Amino acid sequence: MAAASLSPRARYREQTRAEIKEIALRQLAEGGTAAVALTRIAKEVGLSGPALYRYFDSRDALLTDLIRDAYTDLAAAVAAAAGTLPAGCARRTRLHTLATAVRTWAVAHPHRYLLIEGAPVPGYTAPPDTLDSARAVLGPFLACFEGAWPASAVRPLADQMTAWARRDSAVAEWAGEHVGVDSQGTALAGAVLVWTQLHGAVSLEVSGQFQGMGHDAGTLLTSQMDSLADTFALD
Amino acid sequence: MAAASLSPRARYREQTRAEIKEIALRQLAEGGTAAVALTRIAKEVGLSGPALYRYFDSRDALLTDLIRDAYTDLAAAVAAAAGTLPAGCARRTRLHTLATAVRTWAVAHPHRYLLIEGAPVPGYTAPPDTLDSARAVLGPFLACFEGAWPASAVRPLADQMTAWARRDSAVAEWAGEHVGVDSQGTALAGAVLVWTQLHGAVSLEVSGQFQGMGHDAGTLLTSQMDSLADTFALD
DNA sequence: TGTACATCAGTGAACGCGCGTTCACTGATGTAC
DNA sequence: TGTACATCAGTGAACGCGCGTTCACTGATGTAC
Repeated sequence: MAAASLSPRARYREQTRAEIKEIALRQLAEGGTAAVALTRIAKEVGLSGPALYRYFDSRDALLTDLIRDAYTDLAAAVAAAAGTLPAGCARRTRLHTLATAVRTWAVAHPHRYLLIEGAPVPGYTAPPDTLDSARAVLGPFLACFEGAWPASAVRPLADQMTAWARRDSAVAEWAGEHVGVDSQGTALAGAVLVWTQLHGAVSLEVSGQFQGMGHDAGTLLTSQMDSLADTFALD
Repeated sequence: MAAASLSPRARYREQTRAEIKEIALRQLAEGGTAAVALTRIAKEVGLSGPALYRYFDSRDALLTDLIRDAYTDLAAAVAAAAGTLPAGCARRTRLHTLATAVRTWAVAHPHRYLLIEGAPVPGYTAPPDTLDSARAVLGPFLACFEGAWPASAVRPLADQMTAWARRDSAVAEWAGEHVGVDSQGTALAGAVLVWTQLHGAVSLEVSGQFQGMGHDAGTLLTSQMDSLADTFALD
């Protein structure tokens, strides 16, 4: 942080912005997106309503900021987990570690997880760079599938992904950052399977739908990732 | 339907109730739960606001009805698909058929799917019988795992489920309706895996998050169910 | 160091909106004898 | 078949609420000379 280089006024400004976001997040946690209300935020910060417009252009701008923050936060959590892994770490271990990182983050910030991975906020159009953000989260997972050998069940999916990478150079480039050329289709298939299963498990857990069921959400996730590792013949 | 046995007045009443729900569903589709507004519904039916209270006690009562309907509809779709299967049908085929039925229904009614399986509506407390409804949807899946042989990856989960069935007699009874005693833990584990993966795939598809990705959602689901069938060594 | 000016944070009043819900009431439809 | 009454559908006015956002304005903080 270059906070020290900011003028006092700018620093105070950032501080107030942060406080506004913090309260918005609390409202989000308490009542969902619909409960994020500028009027009530203002009251809580000790400002009058219109003053908020010095800090955010509109309610949508505030939401956009929250979404962006959530994406970068989650991506950072995944990257941090990837960073702790030893160099030649088993791909199966890597998969478990990264998946657990996502789940841990989501459980710690359920409302923020639902904000980015849940149903789209009605009437709100996401900024175009959310696609990049999603890729930042998923990217580290690609390396889990370097040189993997997909079972026949998932081969149709892998074929589609190979064709996709051939068609869309942006995707190929992104995949290329994490995995060798020969593994791109397989890795993309693996990533989308991870994403889907992870999202299923985490979103159900986070929205409380496992309540009253006789299993541990952690065990469920472990089982799924283990199965996936089997399916791709990971070491 | 015993509609003919109803008095004209009662029949008209049911008709209006249905019309109200229909409009509510359209609003739900257009702007999510928050967009369901009694005032605007009334205007569309050609009634005055307060008149709606002749048909529904409150906005929450209306939402509850929509949720209940969605559950029974989805359960009926699954049951219907199960009904088309030949008697000694391969369990793998059954799994694919039932999963496809859920996906087809969800794609046809995306907002209704999100209403029951998405994030909880803030400030709304679901009626207690939704648990039964969820079981009605998932029940037919249990039979897919009769006599299945789980791979080691999912065995911890199956063990938890076995313990659960032993602990909770209501669950054991429910499972017993679909599967033999020896297969209960395995089948419950299979069902929760199906549920989780199906929800992941369907909810991401339905909320448009696969847009711009180079795979077909149907292929993804097929791959997942095939993998699951492999994991449980289904025929 | 002091002065003149520009920038910025914040205010209070106001706008218009749609919401869920209550209330006292009217008129039509059914029911009992 | 006719009459008296109960039930029900629907109305218009009103309540109180909180919302996002605009506007003209004040006072404090920074900047240039």
